[in-house]
Amino acid sequence: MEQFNAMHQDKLLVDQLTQGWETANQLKGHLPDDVNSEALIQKILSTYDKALAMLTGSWRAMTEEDLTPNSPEFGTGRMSMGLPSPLNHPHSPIASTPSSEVSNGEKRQKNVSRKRKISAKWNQEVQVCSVRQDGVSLDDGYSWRKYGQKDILGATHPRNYYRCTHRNSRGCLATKQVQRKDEDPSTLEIIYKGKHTCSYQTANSTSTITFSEPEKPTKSRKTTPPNQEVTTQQQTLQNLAQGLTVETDHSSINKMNTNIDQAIQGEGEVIFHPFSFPFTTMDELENQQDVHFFSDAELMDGCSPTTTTTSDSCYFSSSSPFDMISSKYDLTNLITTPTSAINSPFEELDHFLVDDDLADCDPNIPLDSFAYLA
DNA sequence: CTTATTTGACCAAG
DNA sequence: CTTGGTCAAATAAG
Repeated sequence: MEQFNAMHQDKLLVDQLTQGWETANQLKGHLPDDVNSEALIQKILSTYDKALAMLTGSWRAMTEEDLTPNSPEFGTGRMSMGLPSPLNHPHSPIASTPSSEVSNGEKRQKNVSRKRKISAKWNQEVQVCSVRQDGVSLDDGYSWRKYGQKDILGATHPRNYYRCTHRNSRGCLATKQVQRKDEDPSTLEIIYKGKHTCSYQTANSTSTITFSEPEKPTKSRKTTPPNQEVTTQQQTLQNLAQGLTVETDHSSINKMNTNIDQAIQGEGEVIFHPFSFPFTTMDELENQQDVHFFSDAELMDGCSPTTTTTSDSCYFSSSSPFDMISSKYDLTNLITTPTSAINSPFEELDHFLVDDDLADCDPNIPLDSFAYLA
């Protein structure tokens, strides 16, 4: 319990520091374009970075001691990467048996249960993440098919429901829910449920996630040629990938954001680009020190720090990268950004936030390339 | 033609 | 009753 409190406190600290960082970063945009101001702001940001790095580092150390070594299986749990990002709050992932897919073309029988029963079986395989979407692309390597959209009470944006395209052909029961966050519309909350059993990933696939705003009549789908919107980002990221010395000024960042905004708001469509995670094994991944995994147990019990593990979640290792996402940092900061996870078992344990800009990076860039330099 | 998305309806849980 | 998750017919796109 003491440990819990301590960790909770750490989490609050992280939140506060993150806010500070963000505020400072915003301030940066308002300051005159003068070298001194810039230097000062950078120093402030740097201070936040260090504090965050120290905090999250300690948190990690703490939780990792308590890892449950034998977590059952991969593909479960939550992953977190990319720091400073406010933690999120989740849901209670409970899912149950996806009861038989209604295969008879007929009208469903009255008693066919459709929904909540599906929960039980899946509660071990829920991942939740929040994705900063500005300037980002993402693709988790799987192909998804949208099967529903719901307006959620109290939420401005509808929730979109996707299932694996291979549900029928291979019985893959993985699903995900994607919802734009109210507080920050550029952030998507993605909840993964179920594990992919469709064994291979659609390499280089580009998944399209479509958000139709409720108020907007959606008669014509597909209005935008996908890849045009993000060309700038891709180039920028390619640069990043190639040289690791990125010249990123705010205009390019802003441009990236604008492009995405246009994609989101104008066309109601966001294209997630392929992104492959560079690691092939958990060890490899963990060695990067920037990624955290959470066990299902942790996910499920909602607040037990002692179940944190780094060994059981593995959408990554199964060749299929989880989407990486964006950061609150701009690319300029990326390289010296702490990317350690700040996932906290508190809150409700179901979210993680990833770095936006990072998401757009070439998958082959090891995360530690961006490691924070103390 | 096949495949994907939209969207109202259905259903279970609370 | 309300809410959220799912289904499936209609529709659009390729």
